[in-house]
Amino acid sequence: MKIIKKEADYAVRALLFIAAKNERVPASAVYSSVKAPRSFMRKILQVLSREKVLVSEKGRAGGFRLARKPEETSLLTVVEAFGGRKSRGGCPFDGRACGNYGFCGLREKLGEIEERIFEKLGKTSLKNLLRREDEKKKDYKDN
Amino acid sequence: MKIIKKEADYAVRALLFIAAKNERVPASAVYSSVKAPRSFMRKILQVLSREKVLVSEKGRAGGFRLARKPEETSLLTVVEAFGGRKSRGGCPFDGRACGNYGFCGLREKLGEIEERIFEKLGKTSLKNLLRREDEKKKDYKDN
DNA sequence: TTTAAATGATACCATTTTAGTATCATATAA
DNA sequence: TTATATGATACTAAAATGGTATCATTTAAA
Ligand code: FES
Ligand code: FES
Repeated sequence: MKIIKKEADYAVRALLFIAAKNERVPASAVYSSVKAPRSFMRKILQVLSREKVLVSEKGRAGGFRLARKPEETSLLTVVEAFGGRKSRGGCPFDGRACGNYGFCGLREKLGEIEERIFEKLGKTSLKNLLRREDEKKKDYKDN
Repeated sequence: MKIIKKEADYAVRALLFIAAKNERVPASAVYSSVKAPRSFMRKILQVLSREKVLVSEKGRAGGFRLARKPEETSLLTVVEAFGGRKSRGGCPFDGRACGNYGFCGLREKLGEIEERIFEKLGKTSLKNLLRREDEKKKDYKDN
């Protein structure tokens, strides 16, 4: 299992785009801005909607908006929405295959590393990312 | 790209096995102990050999031994031998697709996380793993 | 000097995962 | 009533991973 799939990635960029505007945005606007394939992006938005990261409204003049403030949605939420964070515990064999299970130092170590990753992802919010990008753009102008 | 493939994993267990004995070990001994498929494990050992993690001797009574002391081979070395650590810089699109490249907060964040992972892997040696397992086994006996 | 036991190189196939497409149903405002 | 949305879902394509099989070469011992 990849930790970050392309889906999750498109998802983040879509969320950032939606966060920047703060009105309902139709899928069409999203995929033309984020440059993701139309159908793929539609599916992604639907997932985010099901997972309560986005709120959708149907019908003409419908579209998507953030369900929460940008500081309240983390990368971890997004990654998990797309099935990241399986295979927990660090053992790539799911406990099978390495006869050594109970004493397996590798498993333990990898487990620790995984934890770190999820921790980091959990602490990074959409707001963080937006802020970062703004700062960089600002720095750029200042030069 | 998965960070840790099954290949890398079998590799680590194979290395631990070889480290524990300290004489030349033939592939056959390795795959019966580690319980990996015969051909697959042979291929893995060959890679480790090419990458100078193992040293091999051909011919009857040949086999593999560690090229360095167990404290001098890190998990990172092994992971890299099997093609982990591609897609550097955190951008899952390789810089394409996210029009935003220069200002991309996501890329930056993911890059940081990657760095951490590699750092941890780099700091974990075969010796570390061996020690861990020994300690656990000892604890177990003590109870 | 032949043979058995080993690694080296490589090409190939199978399975699983990820990426992407297409279609139809339903809702809703103009 | 029609144009523009999303919802659900089934399907296909491409890529990555996991695994197999074969043949060549080396080496020690019978
Ligand atoms: S690798 Fe899974 S228990 Fe050791
Ligand atoms: S995700 Fe690649 S540059 Fe933004």
